[in-house]
Amino acid sequence: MSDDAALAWVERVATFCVDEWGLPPITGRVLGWLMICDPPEQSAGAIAETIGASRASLTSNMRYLTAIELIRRVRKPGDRTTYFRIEDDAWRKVVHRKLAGLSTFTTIARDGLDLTGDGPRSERIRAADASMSWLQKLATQDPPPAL
Amino acid sequence: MSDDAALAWVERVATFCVDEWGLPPITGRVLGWLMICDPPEQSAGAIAETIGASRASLTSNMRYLTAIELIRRVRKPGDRTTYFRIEDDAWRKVVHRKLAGLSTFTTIARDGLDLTGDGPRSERIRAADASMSWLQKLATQDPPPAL
DNA sequence: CAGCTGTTTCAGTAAAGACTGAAATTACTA
DNA sequence: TAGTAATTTCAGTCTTTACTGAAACAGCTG
Repeated sequence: MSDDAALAWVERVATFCVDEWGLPPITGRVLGWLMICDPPEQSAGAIAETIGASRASLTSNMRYLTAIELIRRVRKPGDRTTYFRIEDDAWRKVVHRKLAGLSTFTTIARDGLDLTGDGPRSERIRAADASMSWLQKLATQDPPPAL
Repeated sequence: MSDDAALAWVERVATFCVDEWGLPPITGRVLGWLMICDPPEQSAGAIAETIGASRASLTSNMRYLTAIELIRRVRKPGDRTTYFRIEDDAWRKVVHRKLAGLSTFTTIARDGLDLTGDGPRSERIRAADASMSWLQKLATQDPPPAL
């Protein structure tokens, strides 16, 4: 695997993250690189150099990714460097959180029906909620794949 | 239904659109208002006044929403005003497009496996793809609700 | 065709957000 | 405890993007 090819792939992952989830570019690059790097644990400095970002930027991005539990800090005794690795179920978490976000709308829809009563206006709200609930129900019924 | 209550509800829909889909606030407000307004057809000027945005902003937002087919232009003979109404299946379209976006990742994953070969590094890619494909498969198998 | 009423364009403003460099800080080592 | 190698903080820059006001434009009516 050439470095160029790897970085090109990382960039595609990053673009996907930016386009589909609205993540900042560097956040996406970190995720992409942590998916294919060897070894899977990488220091912030090494990542910064690889993807061409500042260390300052890495600090905030790693903190963010750690906070939402997509990556994990790894410390080694006798080494002041902190390493990071992607969580095994990182992408499953992302998918699940997106699905969970849909339930917000169900609440909004219910309150909307209270506002409009039971006329033709309620149909638009019902149709919207049906689309959201449909996907949510599917995801609840069928279990996600094991790791 | 008081106007205040309606506008508060519209704002919640807008916030949802901003948070979950990264739409601009005004775009979300337009969608929200078009869900509960009476009649369902509204002129750009009327919408602008209701949600407190400029007419210029409405022009671009309506063009955008029309382009992605979430709202529809309605013209009435003998009336120079153009009206807009939300598509009956607007939210279903949104959900489906989000799902379709996931397939992009399947392609990326496949190319990633070509890069990494069949070692431990490929596991991270496989796990990611499994989460995406899982949801996609579910959605393909079970039909969405009819309108 | 003139007049009115609505829409569109466009240049500019304002605000948000991502990113960086340099200084300060922390954490390990000897 | 001093030294060193990493991380973090922070102020500031730069880019992007949403939004607006005013002027130009388009469409219906008399």
